Formats: sequence, C-alpha cells, structure tokens
Amino acid sequence: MEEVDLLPKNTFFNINKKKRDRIIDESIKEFKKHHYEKASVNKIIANSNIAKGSFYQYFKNKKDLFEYIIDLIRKEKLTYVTDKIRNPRKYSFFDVISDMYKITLIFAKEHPDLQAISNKLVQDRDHKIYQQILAENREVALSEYKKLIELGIERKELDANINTYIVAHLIYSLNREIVDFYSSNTNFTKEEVLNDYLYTLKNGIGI
Amino acid sequence: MEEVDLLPKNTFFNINKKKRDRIIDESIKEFKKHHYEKASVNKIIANSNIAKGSFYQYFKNKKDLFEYIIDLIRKEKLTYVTDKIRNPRKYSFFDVISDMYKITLIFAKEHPDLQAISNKLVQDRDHKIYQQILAENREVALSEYKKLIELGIERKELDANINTYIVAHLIYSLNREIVDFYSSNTNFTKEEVLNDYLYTLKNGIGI
Amino acid sequence: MEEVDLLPKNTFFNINKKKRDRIIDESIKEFKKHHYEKASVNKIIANSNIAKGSFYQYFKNKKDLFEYIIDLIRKEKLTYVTDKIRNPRKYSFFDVISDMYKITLIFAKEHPDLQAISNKLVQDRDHKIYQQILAENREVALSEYKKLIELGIERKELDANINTYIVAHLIYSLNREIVDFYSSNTNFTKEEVLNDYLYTLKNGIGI
Amino acid sequence: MEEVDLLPKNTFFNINKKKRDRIIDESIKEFKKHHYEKASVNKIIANSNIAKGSFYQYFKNKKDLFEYIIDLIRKEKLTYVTDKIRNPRKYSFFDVISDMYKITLIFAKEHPDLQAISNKLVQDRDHKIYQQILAENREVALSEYKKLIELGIERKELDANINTYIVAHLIYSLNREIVDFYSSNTNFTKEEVLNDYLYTLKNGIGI
DNA sequence: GATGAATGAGCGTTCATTCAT
DNA sequence: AATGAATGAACGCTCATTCAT
Repeated sequence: MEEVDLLPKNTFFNINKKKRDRIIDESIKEFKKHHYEKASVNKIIANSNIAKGSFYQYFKNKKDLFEYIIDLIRKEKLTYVTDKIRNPRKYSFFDVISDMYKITLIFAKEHPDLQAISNKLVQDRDHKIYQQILAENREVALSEYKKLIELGIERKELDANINTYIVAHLIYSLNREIVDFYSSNTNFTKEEVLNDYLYTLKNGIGI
Repeated sequence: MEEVDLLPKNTFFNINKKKRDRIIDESIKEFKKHHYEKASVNKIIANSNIAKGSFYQYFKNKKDLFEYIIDLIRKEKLTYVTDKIRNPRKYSFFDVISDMYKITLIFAKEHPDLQAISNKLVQDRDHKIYQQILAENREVALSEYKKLIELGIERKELDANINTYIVAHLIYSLNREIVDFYSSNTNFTKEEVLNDYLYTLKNGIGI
Repeated sequence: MEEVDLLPKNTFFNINKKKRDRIIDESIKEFKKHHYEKASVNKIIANSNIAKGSFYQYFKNKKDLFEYIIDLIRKEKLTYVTDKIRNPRKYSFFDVISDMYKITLIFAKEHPDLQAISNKLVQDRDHKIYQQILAENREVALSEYKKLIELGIERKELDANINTYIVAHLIYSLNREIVDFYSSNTNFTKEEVLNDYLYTLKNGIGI
Repeated sequence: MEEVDLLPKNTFFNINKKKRDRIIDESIKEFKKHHYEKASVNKIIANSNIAKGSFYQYFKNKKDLFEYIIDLIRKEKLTYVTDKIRNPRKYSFFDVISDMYKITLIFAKEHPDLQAISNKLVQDRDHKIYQQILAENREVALSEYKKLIELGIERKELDANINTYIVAHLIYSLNREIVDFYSSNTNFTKEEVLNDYLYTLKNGIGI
C-alpha cells in the first residue's frame, strides 16, 4: 500500500505503471508550459490517451492533480538532500548553504521541467493555489534559515550586525536567483556560479 | 494632441476621461488578479460598463490593452527617476543603487497594483508576451549595471574580486527581492529594509 | 447632376473624387476577396480611411454599396460593347457571339478584379442578393439569345434541329466558361481560346 | 467498425444514429444555405439540439465538419457510378459522357441539397478551403477527359480538329451546366436535357 | 474500474448599423 | 456634410467537470 497523502485517489496507483507515467509526464509538460489556471486538463487527458472519466477517477479535479505533481517534485527534491542539509547544525553555515544551493543546481539540471514548474510556483506568491501549497513550506524554511543564521552568529561565522530576518529572506531568494542564473547562462559551470555567488554573499561587494 | 505610441487607438483618448479611467482601473485590477492569459477581457468590459464593441474600438486586442497598461506603468515609474539614476556616473555606486532601490520601494508603496502587475511580468520570463515586452529592457539594464560595477571597481568602491557579470544579475534581482520583502513585511520601514539589504550587499554576511 | 439610379445617395457624388475612388477601390478589393455576406463593411471603411458615419451617409447599407459596385461593373462592361452586339440582327450569328465572347475576354484581362466579382455573382444563383441583382438581366439575355438563335436558324446559319431554349443557355454559360478558362490558363492567347471554343460550338466534337 | 477517414472523431460514430443524422441534416441545410465562411456552426448546433461542447467532441472544427459533409457527398455520388464510367475505354465516347451526365442529373434530382453544396464547391475555385478539397479532383478529372477525347479521336468517334485540352474543360463544365439547367427548368425531362445537350455537343450548332 | 458522451459557461473577436454632435 | 463613439448579437472555439453505462 503506497503512502497516499490523501492526494490522488487510490485508483491512480492501481493502474499500470506505464499509463500512470504517461499521465504524469503529460501533466508535467502542461504545467511547465502554462500556469495552473491556463493549463488544460483536456489536453493532458488527450495527450495521455486516457478516458476523460478515468482521469476524474484518479484525481478529484485539476487542483488535485497539480498538488500531486508538486508533491512529486517535492519528493524528488528530497532524494537530493545531503547529510549537511539534514543536520545543518553539525556543519559550518556556509557549508550548509553551499550544499543547499548546489543540490538545487543539480536538480535543476537533471529535472529542468520540474524546476520550471517549481519556479512558476514560487513566483506566483499571490495566487490562491500557490499560497495553499507553498506558504507553509516557505515559512518553515525561512524560520529555519533564521535559526541557522543566529547559530552562525553565535559561532562567530557570521557578522553580528546583519538583520537575521532579512538575511533569511535573502538566503531563501538567492536559491531561486542562483538556479535561475544557472539555467539561463549555460556558459557558466555549476561550480563557477556557486563560488561567485557565495563569495559575494560572504564578503559583499564593497571594499 | 496626446502622444499615442501607436498602442491603443486614438479613439481611446477621445472618450471622456471618467470612462477611460474606469477601463484602465478595471484592466489593472484584472491583470493584477490574473496572468495575461487568464485575465478576461470580458470581465474588464463588464466591470467597466462599456459595450463589447467599444472595447475593440479602443484596443486592437487583449495584447494591445496589456501593452498599454505596461506602458502606463513604465511611464509612471519614469516619473520617479532621480538625478542619481539618470547620471549614475556622477555619484558613488552605492548612492546610485540605493536610490534605485528606494524609488522602487516608493513606487511599490504608492502603486501596489502596478507593482503587482510589474512583478508578474518580471517573473514570467518564459512567456512569449512577456519576452516581447521585457526581454530587451532587461538586457539593457543588466549591461548598464555591469558597466557601473566595473566603474565602481575602478574607483576602488567595489571589491575587484567579484564576478561583475554575476553581480550585475544580483543587483538586478535584488531590486525585485527587496520590493517583494517590503511589500509583504509591513512591519519594516522603507529605510530599514533599504539599509539592511544594502549593508548585506556591501559587507556580505561573513565575518 | 449625375444620374443616380437611386443607388448611393447624392452625398457620395459630392465628395472629392480621390476619396470616392478610394472607397470604390477598397470595396472592389473586399468584394473580390469575399462573398457578399462575408465581405466586411468595417474593413472597407478602415481601408478607405473614411469615417464610419460618412460611409452610411453615402450608402444606405452594405447592400446598397454592393449594388453600386455591381452597377459600376455593368457600366464598365457597357463601354466595351461593339456595334455587332448592339445591333446583332445586322450581322451573322457567329460574328455576334464571337464579338460577345471576345469583349468578355478583353474585359476580364483589363479588369480582373471586376471580373472576379462578376463571377462570384453569376455563380451564386441561389443567393437572395444575387437573385435581386442578376435574375432579370439573365432572363433578358437568355431570351435575346433565343431570338438570335431562331433568327440564325431562319437564315440557315444554324442547325434547325437544335433546341433553341437549351442552346440559349449554353451560349450564356459558355461566356463564363470561356473567360474562366482564359483566366486560369495563361498559356493560351485570347484568339486561340476564342477560335477553339467557337469551332467546337459550331461544329461539335463528333465526326 | 465504421471506416473513419480520420475526419470526424470516432466519438461522432458512437452517438446514436438519430442524433448523428440530425447533425448531418442540419449541417447540410446550413452549408446549402451559406458558403463555408458564412455557414454558422452555432446554428447547426442549435438546430441539431446538441450542446456546443458536444459538437467539438465530434468534429475538430468547422472545417472538419465541412470536409466530412463533402466526403459524404463524394461517397454518395460514388454509389451512382456505372460500369461505363468505371471502364470508359470499353465503351464509345458519347456513351460514357452520356452516362456521366445522366448520373449527375439523377443525383441532383435525388439529392438536391447535396448537389447545391457540391455546386457551391465547384464555383468557388478561388477559396482556400475549396481548393484544398477540390483542386486535385479537378485536375484528375480533366486529364482523364483529355485521354478519353484522344482515344475518341483515335477511334474516329471524334473530330480530329478539336483542341483536346479545351474540349476536356468543356466536357467538365458542361456537367455542371447541364445539371444546373435541369435543376432550374423543371419542365424538361432528364432525357430531353440529356439528348439536346449531347446533340449540340456532338454536332455543334452550325449548319 | 473504465469509458466517453454531455454540458453550458466562458473565451477573444468581428459585425453592420445608429446616432448625437 | 462629417465624424466616430456606441452597441449587442453573433462568431468559432475551449473549458473543467459530471454521470450513465
């Protein structure tokens, strides 16, 4: 019995894997191409070669499907998590952050479609559905960053004069900025991007 | 004789101001609420209390309206531009950047709706219509930032070890990040946000 | 005072010739491109650079304009009429028919747009507007042909065994057939087309 | 399992025959009344008493429907084809042509609506959609006629002096002319029309 | 569990014409 | 006489979802 999270109905996990994968793939394609609202269930169904009725036996509605896809992405991202990220307090601040940004870059490289959907999600902070899905995660991440920053200050790794709340936001948004830069500037290696951004974050740009 | 930019038809500028403003206001509301694709011309029409046929006498199509609104925003933003921004070479790097971020914050405060539309636009870098409208501006801005950074290094204002290309992107994206933060954290004053972000940008967070 | 035929209003003939011609040209273009129903008054107005209200001061409605254009064509065709056609009884049957077909070919060559509109008209025998405009002309022409044929038989120019009613129709429809052929087979000269069709009409194709 | 031709979707053949026939009938009515461009899908839908969404589950779009109707006509016409038409080389030229014209007349009598649509199609040689559908057929027919005529000359059935290319066009267009005449002159029997036209075609009208 | 027919609201857009100025 | 703003019906088409089989 697969863990279901209440999201898609059991029926979805009973059908054969090939069909299931086809649905997932076409959904990813569609949500990558269009925002949630504009993404077309009709097209996903048509391209997946499944019956319309079937779709609604697997998923309650469009939102259900979308949440499932987002969940897939989240789960896939989890497989990239390293020990440094899982146990950040055991490592130096910049080691942790560096690892975090690095796996984001790797993930973006290996799953550009998922990353694209993920980006759309983060951007659309106003939108109802995005709020429902993301708001909580964001808050958790931000507060976790804040704690790490405070720990970093305690450990004399970080400048005590910074605004921990604001820097937490900066750390959070830099994640997206870095992957964004990496995705659209193919002449930079992962390491270059990572090093240069981290250098700037650590030392600032002033003299 | 109003300057027309070829965008909406002359007819739009001939109707009475009240009606025109109603259309503009309702358009802004709609484009704030929804992405371009999902924004509904029908709803704008209904809420503006104009006939369907009339709308299409003012604007060629939905895209025409959208571009007009974007242009309005651009023009409104221009009224905020200061001498420091117009002649950045006459001032120190951080003075210029500080001014730039500041007017963005002021604009966001005074025109939250326009800012919201603007944000949607920046975010949606993949989308065709956004590319048409924004792509060029972005490139110009990035290259201008890069030159300013190089000038800053020459003048010993900035650390010579930074990657000017990447920092240009950072400066660019920080603009949005800051206004984003400011808009959603109402317990911070403009000056606090500005100071803390700039402090971090200048000095970094490392010890 | 121009002869008006009740068709367009006098106002149309009071405006300056350049504007009038522009309206006529654009109307011809539009009616050439589309059937009456699909032809767009809006587009004619836009392309003529006249005010919408003006159009409806010149013409009662779309139909009025169309009838005017058709009338123009009819009048233009009249300028091609030769003495043989005006006084057919004074000439041999085939001389008359040959002349008739010939001026149709010349007209088609010199006014392909008008010919195209004319063709649409003839084809659309079912359509209400076409009936109103053409039905009478057609009847007159057919009965005239019939009389000419009977005269030809009397004069021993034509075979007495033919069905005069049917041959009248044939003569009538051959007019269109010949011009049609001529317009789409540019590798034939007017004379070749004319000679070959007339030869066949006169002698038949049997041995 | 019905043969599908890829034209309308399978779904159309799965709905009950009564409804299907209603849609077909109303489509025929509408396409008979109006040219393709002006024919209204909305009206077909309303008169067929089906939901708008349903229509677009049966047909990809208006063009799809139209092509289906045209195909129906083509298929219906095929049921009239005789051995003489199928194997024209086994028969004398005039036998073949006579048969061809005859079945056209019969078809027109039995399916006046289909004939009307067919006529509109043939007439509208400029129009894009008509070209797509008809252009090829016409070329094939014309070239086939030409060969038959040449065969007729060889066999001494036909006058060697005729222009085979032009006569092929004449044969082709006479088909329409004859049915046209027959449809609008109800006081002639099929046989009269046929005989008189063929007599003229064979012997010409000259003495 | 699978199917796909049915639905009607909604989309962006064009239309011919009227009428007040 | 000239203008162009106003109109609302109609267009072809897509949508997410329901439900009977």
